[in-house]
Amino acid sequence: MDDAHRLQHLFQTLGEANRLKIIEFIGEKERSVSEIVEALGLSQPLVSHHLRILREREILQTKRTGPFIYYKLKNEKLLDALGLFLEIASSTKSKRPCDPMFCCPPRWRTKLQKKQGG
Amino acid sequence: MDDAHRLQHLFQTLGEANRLKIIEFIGEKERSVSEIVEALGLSQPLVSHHLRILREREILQTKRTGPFIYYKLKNEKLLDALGLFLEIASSTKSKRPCDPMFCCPPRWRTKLQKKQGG
DNA sequence: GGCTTATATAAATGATCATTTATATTATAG
DNA sequence: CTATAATATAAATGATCATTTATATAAGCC
Repeated sequence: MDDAHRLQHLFQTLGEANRLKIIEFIGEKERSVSEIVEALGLSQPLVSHHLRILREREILQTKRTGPFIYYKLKNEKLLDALGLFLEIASSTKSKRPCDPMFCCPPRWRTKLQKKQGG
Repeated sequence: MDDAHRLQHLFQTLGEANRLKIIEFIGEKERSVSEIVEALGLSQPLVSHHLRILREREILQTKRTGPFIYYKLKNEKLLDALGLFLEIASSTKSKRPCDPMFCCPPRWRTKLQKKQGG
């Protein structure tokens, strides 16, 4: 697999809003499936589906504790890289160089989307 | 559009090997459509299709010179950001921390894929 | 005007994939 | 072993999208 296909694969994995929200939520600290389900308001099978993809692509890794399965980031650098792309994404497609409310505090951002629950 | 969807949009745009190759080729210097067609060995309508997407997403911008239309990068930072992700993509899914042959010389890489023509 | 080159658009097609609904697995408690 | 909670898997469905084939626009030249 050449560079272009490696990048394609990674970007396809990241090119899904729910997966990005999962990554952001897990970025803070490791989380169980049910925590993610509740935090994002998605169905449990859907979350499991995305978690499987993120695990298979080696973005996340798992740890079992009793009946719970905890997911955490495998590569911390990912958060910084996402922050960098958020800058680019914010300058692109809108004129602002970088949304002051969202652009890259310490680690990417503390919350990807504030107003999802309502 | 919240952050997650902004990133989703950008990553979907970048999640296509041919578009990545186009970006990399154009990254060196601005190129006409026919130059891209020849360099990548793709059909002209296919290249135009991808160029349109990259233009609409404001990754590329155009300049007409006679019958030729030249495409160039709109944001130079993109190349550096791609280089960063190539590191992550290379550590993920294979054990190497970073492929010595491919990983981030001056600007991302001079050639995304070496051996595409044969 | 017609002819050629460069690029763009449109319709058709097949593949990929996110989501839902339903069911299976795994672990703990009694 | 039965019941319940946590998580995973499978089948079905609809939408999105890359690619091809065919055609249209636009510029330069005679």
